[in-house]
Order: sequence, then structure tokens, then C-alpha cells
Amino acid sequence: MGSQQGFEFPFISTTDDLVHNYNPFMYNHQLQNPNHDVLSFTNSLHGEMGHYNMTNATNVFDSSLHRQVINEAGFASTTTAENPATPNSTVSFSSSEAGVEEDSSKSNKLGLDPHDQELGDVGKSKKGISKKKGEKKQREPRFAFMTKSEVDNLEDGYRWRKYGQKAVKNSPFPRSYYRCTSQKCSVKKRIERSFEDPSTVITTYEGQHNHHSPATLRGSAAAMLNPFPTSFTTQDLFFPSNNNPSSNFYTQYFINHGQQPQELPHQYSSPLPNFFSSSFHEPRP
DNA sequence: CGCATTTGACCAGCGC
DNA sequence: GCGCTGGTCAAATGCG
Repeated sequence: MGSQQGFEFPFISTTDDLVHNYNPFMYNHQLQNPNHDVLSFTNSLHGEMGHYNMTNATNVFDSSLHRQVINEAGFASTTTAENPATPNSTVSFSSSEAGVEEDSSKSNKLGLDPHDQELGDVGKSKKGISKKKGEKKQREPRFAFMTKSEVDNLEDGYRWRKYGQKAVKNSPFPRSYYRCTSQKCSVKKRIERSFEDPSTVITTYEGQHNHHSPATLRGSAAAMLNPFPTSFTTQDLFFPSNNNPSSNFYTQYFINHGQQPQELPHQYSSPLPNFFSSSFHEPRP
């Protein structure tokens, strides 16, 4: 994890023009460690995951990290754990997030087959899924990232129920499957430890929450410790808020690093800006 | 007692 | 068709 050469934006969208759930811990780590090494990003088409490797990621749970990160990104600069964020300071997240939620109820935003989304646990036979003939199950958008952590299950503000565990091929570490405990929320996540680097946890989110994080509810202990949104979408990241057109993570990151903001991709799936290419690798054979 | 986890069985998709 | 693999189910079990 040698010297950082040039400059890399710490995150990108993965595949297609989908809205991805996004875990803020990733930004936290990247921003907290501006000289991070982006070791690898393997990307392929149609629902396969991209990998971010943040070798310098540190303490995931320290709420002070959130503070620093947000500050560096230019948001919530006055926010502290003791003084929860004001509506203004986080508007660029929460407002667009609300918009996405609204849209996602129509499911088109995700490019999902509405039937698929309705399925959930209903419409399943005792074993397996009963779907109409000829219909192929579509994957929800997935987003994966890697984090250095001794703890497998990173706190992200949502409540999860474990529903399965499987041995991973060529790995001594099992993969755990979790579902969001909120009713009618079909978001899943998988957690496994990298066999190449056992100190690294690979977390994969699939789908989009249709509700707010329990941790953001007023009065909850989690909210007091971590007043920041626990799930972002790429919309939050790439599109400016109404209140502050120049503020989104994408542009702000450049500004904070003394660079001209690059043009926003029109679609997440559009050809990536040139500066991304150095961190890209061909999918493994 | 209610909820979460464990764990073996089952299912679907894919390559051969 | 068969075997392999990833993903899910659901009964049993654990825990507060």
C-alpha cells in the first residue's frame, strides 16, 4: 500500500443506472484517510459487485469519525455527537433520500420488476419461490465494500436478522446472510471475511430500505451517538440538494482537495471519468 | 415469552 | 441429467 499517486475519488457507482444503497462508513474511512490506497475495484456487469478495498480504514464505530468526515465533506460542519445535526446541515442527504424512497415505492427507480419486489416472503411456497413461468428472478442492485475490522457485523443503524450462513468456497470463513427486520423492507446484506486478508470484512448490501433507519429516530440511543444518516443513495451523492446546488459528496470532494469539480456522469452507468480508470481492474478470469 | 441465531435441508441456476 | 454452488427456508435452539 504504497504511495498514493494522483487523486482518486473515493467512491463510484457500481453497475447500470441503478440507485444503490450506500454505507457511509465507506466514505468515513476514505475521507478519514485521504491517502488511502484503493487497492482494487473489480467491476462487471449486471449485478455483480464492485469491491472497494480500504486498507487504511480504521475504527468504524468511533462516532467522532463521522464528525470529521462530514466536516471534511463540507456538510454538517457544526454537528457534534452532543449536538445532533440541524435540519440544514444534513439536508443534502435527508431530503434527497426522502425523494428516493418515494420513488422506490414505485420500484421503477431501481429498475426492478414490480412483481419481484412484491414477492418478499409472500408468494413463496413452503420451500422456494413460486414465480410465474418464464420469469427470471431479477437481482436488486448490490453494493459491496471491504472494511478493515475485527468485527464482522458493522453497525450501520439498521436492524438485521440473520437468516442463513454458508461456507464459502476456498475460504475458511463462512458467509452470513442478513435481512432487514423492518416489515416490508426487503433489503439484505451479506457479510464475509476475506480469506486473502482475514482482517478485512466484505459487506454486500442488496436492495434499498423503504424506511428510515431506526437509529435516526429521536430519542434512540443510537441516534444520540450517531446523528448522521446511515444509508445514502448514489442520488444523495451525485446530485446536488435543492438548498445548496454546489454541495454533494461528488463535487465537494474535489473542492476539498483543491481540484475543479468534474462533470457529473449523466448516468451511473456512463463511461467513468478518466480518473477512475487507474483504480479499475479487469474482472478476474 | 418473544425475538434472534443456528443449522441442515431444500431450491435454483449454471457449467459440463 | 448431474454435480456444484449460492441463496433461502424453517424447525430447533438460545437468550434476555
